[in-house]
Amino acid sequence: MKGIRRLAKELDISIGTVSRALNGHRYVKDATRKRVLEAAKELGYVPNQSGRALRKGTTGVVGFMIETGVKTAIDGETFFLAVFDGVQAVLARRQLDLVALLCSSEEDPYEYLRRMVGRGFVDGLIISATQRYDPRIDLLADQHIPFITLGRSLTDRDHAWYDLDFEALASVSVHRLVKKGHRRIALAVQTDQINFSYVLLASYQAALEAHGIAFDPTLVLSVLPGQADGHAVVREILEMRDRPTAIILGHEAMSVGFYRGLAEAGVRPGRDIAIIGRASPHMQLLSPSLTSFATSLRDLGAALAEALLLTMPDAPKSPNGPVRELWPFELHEGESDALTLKQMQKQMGALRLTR
Amino acid sequence: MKGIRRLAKELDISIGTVSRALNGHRYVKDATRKRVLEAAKELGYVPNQSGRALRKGTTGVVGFMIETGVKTAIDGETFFLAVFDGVQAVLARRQLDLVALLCSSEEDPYEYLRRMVGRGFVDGLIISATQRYDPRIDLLADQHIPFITLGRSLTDRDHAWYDLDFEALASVSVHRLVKKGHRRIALAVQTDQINFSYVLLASYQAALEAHGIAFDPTLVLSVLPGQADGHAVVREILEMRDRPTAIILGHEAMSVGFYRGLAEAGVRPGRDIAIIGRASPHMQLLSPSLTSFATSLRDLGAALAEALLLTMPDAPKSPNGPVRELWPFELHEGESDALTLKQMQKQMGALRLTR
DNA sequence: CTAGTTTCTGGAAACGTTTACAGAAGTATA
DNA sequence: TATACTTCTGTAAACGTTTCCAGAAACTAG
Repeated sequence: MKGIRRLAKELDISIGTVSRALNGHRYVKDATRKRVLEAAKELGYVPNQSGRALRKGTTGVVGFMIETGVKTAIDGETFFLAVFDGVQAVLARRQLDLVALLCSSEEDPYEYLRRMVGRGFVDGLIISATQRYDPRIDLLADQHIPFITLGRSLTDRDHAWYDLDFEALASVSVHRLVKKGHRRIALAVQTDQINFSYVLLASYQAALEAHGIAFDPTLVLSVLPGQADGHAVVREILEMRDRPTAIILGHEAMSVGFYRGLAEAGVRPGRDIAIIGRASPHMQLLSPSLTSFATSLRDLGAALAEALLLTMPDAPKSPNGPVRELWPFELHEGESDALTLKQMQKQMGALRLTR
Repeated sequence: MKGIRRLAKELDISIGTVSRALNGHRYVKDATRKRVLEAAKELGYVPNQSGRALRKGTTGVVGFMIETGVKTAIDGETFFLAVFDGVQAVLARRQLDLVALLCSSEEDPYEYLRRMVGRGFVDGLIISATQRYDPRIDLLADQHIPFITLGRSLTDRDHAWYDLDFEALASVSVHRLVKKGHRRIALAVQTDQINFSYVLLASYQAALEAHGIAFDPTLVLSVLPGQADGHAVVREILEMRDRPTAIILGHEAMSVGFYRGLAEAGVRPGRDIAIIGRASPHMQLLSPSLTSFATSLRDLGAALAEALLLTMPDAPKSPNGPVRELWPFELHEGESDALTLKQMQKQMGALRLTR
């Protein structure tokens, strides 16, 4: 005899009562509950997931989908893992388990997801790094699976989402650089279908125009996903006839590679060129310090989880509909864009004289 | 009506036959099977995972446990994700799905695992980064869950495992450095309970003794897990009275931080100090090139999966017992240890003269 | 045509839970 | 003590599959 029956037999009690005791049903005598709990621990009994799921129609498991493989930046994973951590912490409090659905290079993400939800494997989903056009959203909406995305996409479904505030990142960066005298401001952005990239590019363009600066497509540096560090495109910049005087790095993984590339060419961030980037785990290694946009990914994860919970069946119906919010960055001022363009040019002059 | 019943009703056929048709049972008329398959696609029917799992006692899902959070190195995740990728590719061919069990900082890994297996959530498990004493192994062995570990541990269970060949890494490194004249060879190793670290340290020690070099504990540089890049300990080395002339980096994440730290102090790898490390995603950024031990993590993942499959119930019983193998590294010679100690010392001399 | 295979199908019994239902036991109120 | 609650427990019916069993149908061989 196995499972709950075994436990019931052992205690000479009905399985119904055992189940109720275990699940915190209110009408169970304290003494009984105590006996059951003790016996359960004693015998190492853990309710069978399949049986429970079958009966309840819910699994108690939430999936966090992360695409890996060539499409994602080298450092991209640490980004998602930080978010994951925050999600897990919140869900744990609600007795929900979180598993990562890592869709590797070989598998079609859409098919993978379809299989997972079709099976009834998870009660809810967090979809990270939405694509510009993301069929996964339609799939989940059609099937009425509770879900939230990290990132928007071109869809008219009104699902729950959080999105990093790249609009602000772009406009603050551009504004800041323009105020320091820069006019030729480059943007390094990853070329893939991730929606983030589109938003960033569009916002950058809008911000430039707001300052009356014509958009120059040659100043948009496309970093291939496989070379997310951006090391490769540094040369490209340095060889331009009319070099940018400032660069905005759109991806956290880019900073180390850029610094390295610049150093090799003898170009010093903050003196010879202004750089604004994103906070990354490797930032401490950068010198001079990088002016960067940071945010608590763990908190973002927690917020995602809370918002997801609101979309789940038993949640109190919120009158506002699903959460749709931009998640703010915080600017950390560093040395990499401290000087004004004028000051930089003077330095350059001084440098030339001593050579 | 839902699920298979709906399908059966639609086709005016018994649910037994539908199930058989879907599962490739041999005694189903071709015409029937075709009808069923078509109707299934038409109605978007996907077998309910819970029902199937309950009846079959197997879930078709394998878990890959990865510890994250503070205990793991910054770059550690990319390591595991590469392995994950390989595992997934192999399992997919066997119609098995892989999910990542990421145990975050807040949760006790053992409890987490216990819950997952107790529930019958997975058919098999891959446990990565085994600890020196790893209770998870006992748990899984006791419960007769098919599993394989990446890394050994101090246990007498004869479970399946692969382990990176740190013995070879240490002995080859030491041998190579000694041959170039080094006697003071430091080892940077992560201080946590991961078994890798112990093996590495022991092998390093053994290799030194094999060359008649006394083990000097001050040459063992303990890198805290939170500062996996090792940037912090570089200073420590440089300030030693009797500096090592060579360093072996035990963790892939260390190379960038070490290079950076050395550069800040004006110490050039390969000229002023010899370095041997491990291949990492950031390696391309290092100059001079790092002599490093590399291995295909994806292939390792594939091998892990194959070995795991052998431990699963339906596998052909192998006469050799569970797989227990060391996974080899491959040495890539770079510039960071190219010179002999003599040559290095000459360079130093030259350098001093020009100063 | 009969008997013996093989191929195919329907019916029903599991798998391990949760929970609706009904009734037993306890407790307060009249 | 009788009545009406509330608290507690046992029984049994789901949940959606797979698979055993038996028997029907289709062949094959005599």
